[in-house]
Amino acid sequence: MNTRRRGEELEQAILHAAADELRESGYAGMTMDRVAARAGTNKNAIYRRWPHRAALGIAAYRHLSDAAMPNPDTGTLRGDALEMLRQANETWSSPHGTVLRGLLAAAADDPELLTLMRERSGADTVDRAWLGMLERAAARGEVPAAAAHHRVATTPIMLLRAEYAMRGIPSVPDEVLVEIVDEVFLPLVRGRG
Amino acid sequence: MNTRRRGEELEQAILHAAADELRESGYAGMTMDRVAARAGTNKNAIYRRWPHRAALGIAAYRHLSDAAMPNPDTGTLRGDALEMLRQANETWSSPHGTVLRGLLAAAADDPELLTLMRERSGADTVDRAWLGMLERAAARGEVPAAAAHHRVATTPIMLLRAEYAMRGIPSVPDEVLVEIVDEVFLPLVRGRG
DNA sequence: CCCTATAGGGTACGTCCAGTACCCTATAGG
DNA sequence: CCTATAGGGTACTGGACGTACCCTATAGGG
Repeated sequence: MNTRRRGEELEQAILHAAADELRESGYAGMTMDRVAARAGTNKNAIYRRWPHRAALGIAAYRHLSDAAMPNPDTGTLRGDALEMLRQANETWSSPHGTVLRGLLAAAADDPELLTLMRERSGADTVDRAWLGMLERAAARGEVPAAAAHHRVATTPIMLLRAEYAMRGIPSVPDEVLVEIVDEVFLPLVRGRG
Repeated sequence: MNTRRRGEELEQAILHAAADELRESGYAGMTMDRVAARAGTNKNAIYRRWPHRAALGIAAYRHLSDAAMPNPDTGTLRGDALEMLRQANETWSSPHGTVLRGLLAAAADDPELLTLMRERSGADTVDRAWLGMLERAAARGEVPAAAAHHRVATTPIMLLRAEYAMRGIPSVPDEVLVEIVDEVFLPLVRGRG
C-alpha cells in the first residue's frame, strides 16, 4: 500500500494545510511547524518547494479564493461601477481580505513577492475588467470614446485600495464607494470629451 | 557630574538611536537590543516608554523627516499638481520612503498604529495641502468652484499611494505622474462644471 | 526482479529577537 | 539627609525561521 505521499499529492496536501492555517490564524499566525504538522509531514518537504514562509503563504492563498470575477451588467456605467466596487469591498473586508492584506504587508518590501501577489490575487484581471466595463459603456454611447483609458478605468479601484492601505479598516463604508463613483469617476469620465 | 541621563534627555537619546537604526537598516532591521545599545542604555528604559517595537519605530520616524511641506505656486493647477506629485514621489522613493513603507507594512493590520502613522507621517497635512491648492485654483477662476472637493483634491496622491502599494518599487516613473495629472486629475476637475 | 538515486520523514539544532523579571544604584526633590 | 523613582546590567523565556543529519520508502531503470 502507498503510505508515503510524494510529488504532486504531497504538494497539494501542504498547500491545503497552509490555506487552512491562513484561514484560521491569518498570515501572521501561520507558522511553518504548524503547517507541516497539519499536512502530516515536516518542514523539509516544505522548504524543498518554497524558499520562505512568504512564498508558501502566497502560493497557498489561491486555495482560499475561488476568485469569481464578477462582470456586472446593470445597463448603466454608474450601476456597473458601484457593483464592482461593492464586490471588491466585500472581498477585501471578508476574512479572505484580512489574509490578503496580511500577505500584502509581508510582501511590501519585496518587489518579487509583490509581482507574485498581483498574479495570484487576480489584481490584473480586476483591472482589465474595469477597462472592459468602460469600453462597453463607450460602445453603447454612454460615455465619450476618449474615456476608455486604462488609468481612467482603474481609478475607482485604485482609490479603494488606497483607502484600505491608509485606514486598514475592517470595511470601507458604502458612502465612500458612492462618493468615489459620483464625485470622482463619473465626473472624470464626463470630463474626457 | 551628571552621568546618568533621565527623562526627556534619555528619551531623546533613544529616539535618536532608533532613528539611526531605521536609517541604516530599515524598520525590519531595527532591533530593540541594538537601539538600546546604541543609545547607551537598556531595553527596560525603552519598554517603560513604548509598548512595542512598532510604537518605537513610529515614534522615531519623525526624527528622520524634517517634513518640509511644500506648497508650490507655479501659477497653474497642472504645474502645482505635478510639482506636488514629484515631491511626494521623491520622498517616497528615498531611503526615508523605504523606512516609511516598512513601517506602514508593519502597521497594516493594526488600525491603532495606522492612525498613529497617519499623524506622524503628515499624510493628513498632505491631503489638506492638495485641497488648499485646488481651492486657490478655484479662487482664481481656473477651475469651477464645484471642483474643490476633498475626494477630488486627494485623488492624485491617492493614486500615487496605490501605485506604490501595488508595485513596491524603488520609484514611480515620471510618466506615470504626468499621466495621473493629464489623464485623470485635469479631466476630472474639468468634468465637475 | 532487483538496485539505486531521490524524495520523505523524524528530529534536533542554531540563531535571532521580542518581551519580561530581578536586583542593584544613582539622583531628584522633599 | 532620605527615600521613592527611574536607570542600568543581565539573564532568561518562548516562539519561530531556517538548516543539518540520518534513516527509510519507493519509483523507475537495467
